[in-house]
Amino acid sequence: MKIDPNLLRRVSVFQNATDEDLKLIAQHAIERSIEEGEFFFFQGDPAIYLYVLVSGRAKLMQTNPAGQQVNLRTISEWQLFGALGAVRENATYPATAQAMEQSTALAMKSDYLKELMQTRPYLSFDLMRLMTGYIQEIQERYRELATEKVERRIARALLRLVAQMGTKVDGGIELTFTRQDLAEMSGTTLYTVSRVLSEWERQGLVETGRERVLIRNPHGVVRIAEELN
Amino acid sequence: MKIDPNLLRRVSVFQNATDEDLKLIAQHAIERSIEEGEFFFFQGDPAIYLYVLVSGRAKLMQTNPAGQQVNLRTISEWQLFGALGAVRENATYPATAQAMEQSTALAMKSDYLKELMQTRPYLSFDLMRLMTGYIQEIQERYRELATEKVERRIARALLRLVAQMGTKVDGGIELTFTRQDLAEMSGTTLYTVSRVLSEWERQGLVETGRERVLIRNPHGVVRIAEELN
DNA sequence: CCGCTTATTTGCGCCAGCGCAAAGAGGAAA
DNA sequence: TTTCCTCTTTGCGCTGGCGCAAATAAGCGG
Repeated sequence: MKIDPNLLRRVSVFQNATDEDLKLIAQHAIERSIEEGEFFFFQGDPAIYLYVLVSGRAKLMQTNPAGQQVNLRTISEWQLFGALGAVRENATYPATAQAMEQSTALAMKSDYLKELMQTRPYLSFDLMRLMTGYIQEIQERYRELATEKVERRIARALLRLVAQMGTKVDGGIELTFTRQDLAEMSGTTLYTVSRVLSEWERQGLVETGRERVLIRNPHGVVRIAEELN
Repeated sequence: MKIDPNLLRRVSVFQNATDEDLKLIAQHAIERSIEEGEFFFFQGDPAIYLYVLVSGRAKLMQTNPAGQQVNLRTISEWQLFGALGAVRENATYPATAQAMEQSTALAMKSDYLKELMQTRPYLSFDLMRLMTGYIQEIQERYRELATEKVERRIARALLRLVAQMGTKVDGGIELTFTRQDLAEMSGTTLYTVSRVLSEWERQGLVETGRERVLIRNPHGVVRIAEELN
């Protein structure tokens, strides 16, 4: 056995699983290591495996024919990804998963999860709960993109990142990513992100550095994200 | 009993249900009629019921605090909507459902579907399949909105509508909706939609009228939607 | 400590698309 | 037929944000 089944309970979809189930899952999973910048899978590949990120950080993204890309979601430890294939027959991944740092993940055959779900309603439920969460988030982001100005979208992307992977340090909350990443998350360009962050820095809201943003005044960022006008 | 259970098999989520199940579902459903412009439910309401549209047409939309809205999806006959609440406890609808014409729908308690799913894995599966479909579509639209120019987005929205509710007539494919609707579907304004359609009309691709677009040259629209540049 | 690579900033010019305003058109009801 | 309401078109001016290009800065490896 390669992994402690108890650790698997941190995965939201497995939170209600029995110890027995977790053991089965652990037995059917293999570990996969991916270097920074490399890929777990590409959009369009047959969705044979689903993954649980064990360490590192990854992003799910979509690319258009011209090569521009948008970031759908960033994945942190103990999150499930690539699971849509567990539902449809002969599914392909609808997005590309790329490691943002050296990462390891557990890979499990989609078919096996499907098999488990046949007799374990709670698994289906928890997976559905995850899916509805995605749907809501992406719908909200869609609306944002369609109706909100760039500055607010950047503020919101920042706040989402804070919730997901911000680390408290003295003087604020720290985040680690490039301007390009943030641009892909908010549907804009790295130039605009850079300009906006510079302006915020002038106002004392944040402090910026290479692949790093320190949020000095979270409340100020929330104000930009929420305020009418 | 208010509805023929056999009709329910047209609902994708019920396609694998047994006759027995369909009967149960029919028994637990009540019919609700909604006038054009009125609402099935609002974003934020407790998601107590889920609906199957029996006749008419509706749209699911999101509104931002300032009142601007985006159209997430249009619902045609025998489609399920408002079902996200069947999964989470105490869920609220993440979107507003408005009738685009006088419509009737079957309403069923979310809790009842949840109960059924406990012992009928195929139901969970079919619902998940529906959800993954939504996720994929909205993700794709999100990417479009972030990376594609307005003209192409309008072309794509048009093609989605064709697939969903286009009617073949002599001389092309006809669609029924306002410029405003199409604007909300492609993340732009009614002015821009109007200008683009006028231009297409000049090129002989379409013929436009009040609440009506006749697509004369579908292939031409596809070209705009797909072509690199 | 140096040189290389990769990330970031910022000036500058530009244009796609927005949105107001006003005029036109089509339907429906009276 | 006339009126009214809603939908649509289009001129006009404006501006938010894009994206090139060039300078700067920050690691990283040797």
